[in-house]
Amino acid sequence: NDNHAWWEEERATDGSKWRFLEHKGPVLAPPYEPLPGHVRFFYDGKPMKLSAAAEEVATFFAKMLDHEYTTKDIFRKNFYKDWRKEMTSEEKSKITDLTKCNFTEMSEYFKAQSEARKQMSKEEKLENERILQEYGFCVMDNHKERIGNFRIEPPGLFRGRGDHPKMGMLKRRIRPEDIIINCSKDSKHPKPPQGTRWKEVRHDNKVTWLVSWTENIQGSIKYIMLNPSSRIKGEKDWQKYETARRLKKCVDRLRAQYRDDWKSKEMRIRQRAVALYFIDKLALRAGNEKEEGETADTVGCCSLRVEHIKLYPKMDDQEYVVEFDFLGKDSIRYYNKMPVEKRVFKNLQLFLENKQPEDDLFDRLNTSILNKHLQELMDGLTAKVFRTYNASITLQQQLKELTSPEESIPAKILSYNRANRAVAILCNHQRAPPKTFEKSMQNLQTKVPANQLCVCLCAWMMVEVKRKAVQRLEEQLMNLQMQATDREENKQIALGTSKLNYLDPRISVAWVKKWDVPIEKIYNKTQREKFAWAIDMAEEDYEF
DNA sequence: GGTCCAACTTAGCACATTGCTC
DNA sequence: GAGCAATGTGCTAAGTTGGACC
Repeated sequence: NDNHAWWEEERATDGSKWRFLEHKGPVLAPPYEPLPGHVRFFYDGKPMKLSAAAEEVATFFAKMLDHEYTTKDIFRKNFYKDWRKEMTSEEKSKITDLTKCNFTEMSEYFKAQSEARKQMSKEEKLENERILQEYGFCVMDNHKERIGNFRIEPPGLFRGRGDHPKMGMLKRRIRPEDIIINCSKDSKHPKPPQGTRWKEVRHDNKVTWLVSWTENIQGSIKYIMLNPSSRIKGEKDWQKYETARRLKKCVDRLRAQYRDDWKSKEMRIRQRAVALYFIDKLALRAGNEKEEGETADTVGCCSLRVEHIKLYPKMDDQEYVVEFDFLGKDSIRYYNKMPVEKRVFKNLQLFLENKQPEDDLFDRLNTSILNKHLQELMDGLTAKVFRTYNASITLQQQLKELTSPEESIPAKILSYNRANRAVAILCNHQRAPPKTFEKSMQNLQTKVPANQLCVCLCAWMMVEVKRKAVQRLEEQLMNLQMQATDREENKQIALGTSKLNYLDPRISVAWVKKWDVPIEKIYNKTQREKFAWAIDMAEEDYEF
């Protein structure tokens, strides 16, 4: 039974994550297939046959030729360095300049290949389905569960986000000998491919992963874990929202506490209190320190530097304004101007004294200190709980404020999306405006007047006879107007992330039940699977 | 307290699929 | 039923957290 109600079962209390775990292991990346003879690589204008190893890495570059990445200096430098490591000594001496390398025939070949694949996708689809059925599920404690990512990441060129110092480096192929399998002792262990062995097979039920390997770019560990619909992920998700609800109960006390701490005579306590205020008010992330040169230069609250904020004693008609401008997770820019209380402002001025732009704003604070403090204030409290709490409470408040009983379903959905949007803005979940945005907006706009005309005409022509038809058109028009508004407001905002990770799904389920909105309008199939527990248990009177 | 590492959540983007319009 | 925009899914990078060890 794969859609069991795990939320009605008992939870283990001994820290074990499962009692039985059986799976088929990962799907390895397909082996490299050398290029057909007619697809050539040119060096300095002349065709050159590459060794298999060098050719494979060259194909990775060729596949990205259309991407802006391949024009970037760091990308090219890193790629070239790693590519040389795969060359024979002969190739090494011959190929001395990346600008003399011509990958266009390879690139064209791959484009043609992917075109061809689109045509014959039927058999391939069937094959994919077979692989999914064989490798995409596991058995964990009496239940068949969907696995999240059962394919090992194929080799290729690393693409970091933002200004990443390692972009272009070769992400090497993972062999069975690199892979650790985790399953229960009494299960049928997954078999490595003929003639190979796993690095290790272990039986650790204190963790949730099925497969792991170490990646060569950052040296970090990658995992195969279960799908969000699984018991093990769902329970954790549920727990996360329960922790946020406990914060709700004591947040007033905590806020009073950190406001009081702004006055502390100890610098470290004042810094901690101001940082916490930012985390609470602006939903900033904790901000761990990062190793320089290993990743893009991004920051969160605790790692903010002097150069990331500006203080304005007066700005327009406001006093004590702080301007934030920094790159956060995924190198997404955070820009905001916020008036703060005088005491916070004075503290910030103090923190900035005698510092260089590249110095830490909170030099007596880090995430570990902050989280230890939070733990003392409330069991299970960490910096990220504030994001969850503020996101969920905002959704609940906004839904209450924006929904009016008499409006139509499309209008209700617009209200829901607006509430969701308020959260996405709070959490700074941005996106680049879609490439086709202007055009699709125009399409929608031209449809609206046409429809309006239609409604008038119909109303005039068929006053009594076809009231129903007129009504339908009116509804259609309303629908289009709602869609247009929604889309315009959503131009640079990504709703998905908050919906999936920050909003207690029971708030949405309760709202849907209260106003008789079909759940499908709010959650698609995948989301309904992930939030099955909430859909089942939340009633219309649920309070976050 | 500081460093390192494992394990897990959160994130945007690329690509695939669906569904709407002509 | 072709073409294209909208929506959904997969991928994997980039965070947070806590515990071990010193």
